[in-house]
Amino acid sequence: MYNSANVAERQSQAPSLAISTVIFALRTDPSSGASEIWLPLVRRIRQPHLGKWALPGGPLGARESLQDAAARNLRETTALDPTYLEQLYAFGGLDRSATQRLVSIVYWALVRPDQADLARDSENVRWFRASEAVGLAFDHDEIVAYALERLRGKVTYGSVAYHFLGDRFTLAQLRGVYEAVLGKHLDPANFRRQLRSAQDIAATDEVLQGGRNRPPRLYRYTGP
Amino acid sequence: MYNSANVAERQSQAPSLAISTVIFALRTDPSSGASEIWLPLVRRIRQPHLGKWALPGGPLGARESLQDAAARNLRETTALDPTYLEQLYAFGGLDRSATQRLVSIVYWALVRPDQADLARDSENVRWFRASEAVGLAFDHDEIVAYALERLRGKVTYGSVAYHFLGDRFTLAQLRGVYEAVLGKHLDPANFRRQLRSAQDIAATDEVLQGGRNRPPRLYRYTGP
DNA sequence: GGCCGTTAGGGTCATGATGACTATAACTCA
DNA sequence: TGAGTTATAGTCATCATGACCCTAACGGCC
Repeated sequence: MYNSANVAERQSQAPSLAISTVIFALRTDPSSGASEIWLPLVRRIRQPHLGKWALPGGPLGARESLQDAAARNLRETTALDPTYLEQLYAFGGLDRSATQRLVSIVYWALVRPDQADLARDSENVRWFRASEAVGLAFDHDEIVAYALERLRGKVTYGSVAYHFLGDRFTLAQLRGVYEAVLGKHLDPANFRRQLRSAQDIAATDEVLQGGRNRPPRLYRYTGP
Repeated sequence: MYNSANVAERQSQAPSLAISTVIFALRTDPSSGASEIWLPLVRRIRQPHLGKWALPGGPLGARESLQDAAARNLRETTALDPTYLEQLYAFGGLDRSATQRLVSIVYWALVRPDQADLARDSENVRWFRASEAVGLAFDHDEIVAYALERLRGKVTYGSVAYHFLGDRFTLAQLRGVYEAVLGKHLDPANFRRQLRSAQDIAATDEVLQGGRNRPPRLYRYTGP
């Protein structure tokens, strides 16, 4: 059957390939001062799932790499450059889309938003708290959950947390990232001890002035 | 080549999608008794890279999931069922194949070979020591290296080593898996102590008779 | 100016995991 | 019967971790 199919049939049988990107940014709650994870979603402007919110994405260009396509998704959605971008997973279940067989290679990214840009929602792009990004189009609920899992893993294990922050940061800010991602309180003293033994972080000779309390020292990420 | 320029253009623009699988099995060196990692490769019977060795793979069927396609690769190549099968990575660089734009979603698998099957090479399928699988077609050298990296990670961290072995195994056999994967010697006593605290392993009341030395106890994997 | 609340940043202590090592048990083979 | 080999248990120093305490340094308030 496969061999005898003509070109048109083969065309309709070949699964379509798309690239999508889960974009995470950190936002500080104005009232509590705690950090939270946010992500931008785009509104579907065609069937299926018209009107629902979905991950930014689209077809893979003929002359762009997978990662370039993900970065393009990101620029077109947020007008920001990623500070971290990594492949998440390829989703290819048979029932992902009712209208066609669709394989999505999904990336996840961290961006460092100016607060202004994060607020600049448009008609078809809106930022959501990660915990409130549910009821999305296709299987994007699962994809977001999986991306959050990966984020948690990378934060506990490694060196991703820095990419949420600017080039100078206090240990309290960094701890805020950990707490937002892992969803639990961390002892400040123990956190400090652990990060002193981390290789890719260095103290600067500056401190952050203007706070209410003792001015904290600023640190710098020296890794890749 | 195609009956319509329109289709031909679209065809040349849309990247082709293929599934490939890196299949690992354990083999015991007859002289030293040490365990080694082997994998099967297939000979290219068409251009490009005609005659070179490559990972088993092929196009994604219209009605099969990504994982099903990988399992089919595996059956067709080795006539074995996987004891472990996981997505590795999607490779989609622009220069992977000289003749077409090709995106490969690669899986990696562990199989538990009867020694007989592992030896049964054919004209176009041959098993190689992982360390000697170099000079492959396309970017498959890199893919194998990446799969070995992932295998090492999963073994150190978790619960994959069991899937190389049968349903009953001695701790020495399990230690052999770790040593083959990690490429270093492990202290037998410390290894034993660590695995006693692992959840998904249980001692049976049987021992393995017939060896040269004190008969070792047999263990059982109780995890997923 | 002096006290207070808060965060920064340094330390202690018990606990648990880890690596190096020793000792004994149980088998085969010469 | 003893030598060689592996199985299995235990010991000890070291290191990372979590819980906790203490002092330093700021702003705000009286």
